[in-house]
Amino acid sequence: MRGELFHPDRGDISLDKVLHALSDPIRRDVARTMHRDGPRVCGQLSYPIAKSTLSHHLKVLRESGLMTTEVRGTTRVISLRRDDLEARFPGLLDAVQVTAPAPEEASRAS
Amino acid sequence: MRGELFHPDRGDISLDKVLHALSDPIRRDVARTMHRDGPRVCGQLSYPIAKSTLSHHLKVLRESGLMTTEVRGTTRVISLRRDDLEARFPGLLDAVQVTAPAPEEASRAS
DNA sequence: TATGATGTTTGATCATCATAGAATTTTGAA
DNA sequence: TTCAAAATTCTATGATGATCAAACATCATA
Repeated sequence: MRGELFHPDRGDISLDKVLHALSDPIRRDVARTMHRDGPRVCGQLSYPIAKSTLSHHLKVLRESGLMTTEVRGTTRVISLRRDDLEARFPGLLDAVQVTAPAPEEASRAS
Repeated sequence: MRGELFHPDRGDISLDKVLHALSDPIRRDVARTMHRDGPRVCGQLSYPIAKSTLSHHLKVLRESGLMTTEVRGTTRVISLRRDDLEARFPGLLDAVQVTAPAPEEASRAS
C-alpha cells in the first residue's frame, strides 16, 4: 500500500473495460451506491462475499476508470468518476442504471 | 439446425448479459453494422477470426437479446433488436456507440 | 440424388475471471 | 512498542470465455 494506486486518465478509459466492469451485478451495485450516497469507505459496503473478493471488484472498478480510490489513513474512500464517465461516454451511467431513477430490478418492459 | 433458435422475450433481457455481450469489440461492431446497414446475412460480415468464432459471437449476441436470427433457406438474417433494447434499457445502444454518430474509435475527451 | 454454399456444433486448448482463505501491509491508538 | 482495524495481495481453484479446426446439418440446385 505504498505507491499511488493506478487510475486511467479520462481519455484512456476504454469502453471494453468499462462494460466488462459493469457486467457484474455487484460492481454495478457498488457504483450505484457511490452515486446515491456519495463517496464511501470500503468497509461500509456489505455484500455476501469475502473481503478479498470485494477488494478484487473494487480493483476492477478502479482500473476500468469507473471510480477513484483515495487513501485516508487506514481506510480508503472510493468515489464514482461521474464527470469523467459522462464526458467520455455520455448517457452510459444512466443507461446502465447506475445513476437513474431505477426503482426495482425488473423495470416493467414486456 | 432443426428447431427454432432461442431468443429471450423483451422482458427477460438481462443487463448482465447485454453488458457482457457488448464488452467485446467485435460483438459491438457487429451490432453497429446491423444498425448502420440494416439486417445482414452472416456471410456479409468479415472479421479476422474463424467462422466458428464468429458463430459463437453471434450466439452470444442472440442469447443476450441484442439481436435476432432468422433462418432463410441456407442463410441467416441477423438484426439488431433496437426497439426491445430501447424499451428495456433506454439510451444504452447510443451510449455504447452502437447507434450513434461515433466517427473514430478515440472520441476526443481528455 | 450428388454437390456446393452457408453456418453451426463439437472437441480441445489457453486465457481470464470470480471466489475464498491466509498472509501481509499500513495506520492509529493503547 | 504492541496491538487491533482496514484493506490489499498472494495463492489456489473451479467456472467461463475466446479461439480454432474438423465434422456435421440444411438447403438449393445441377
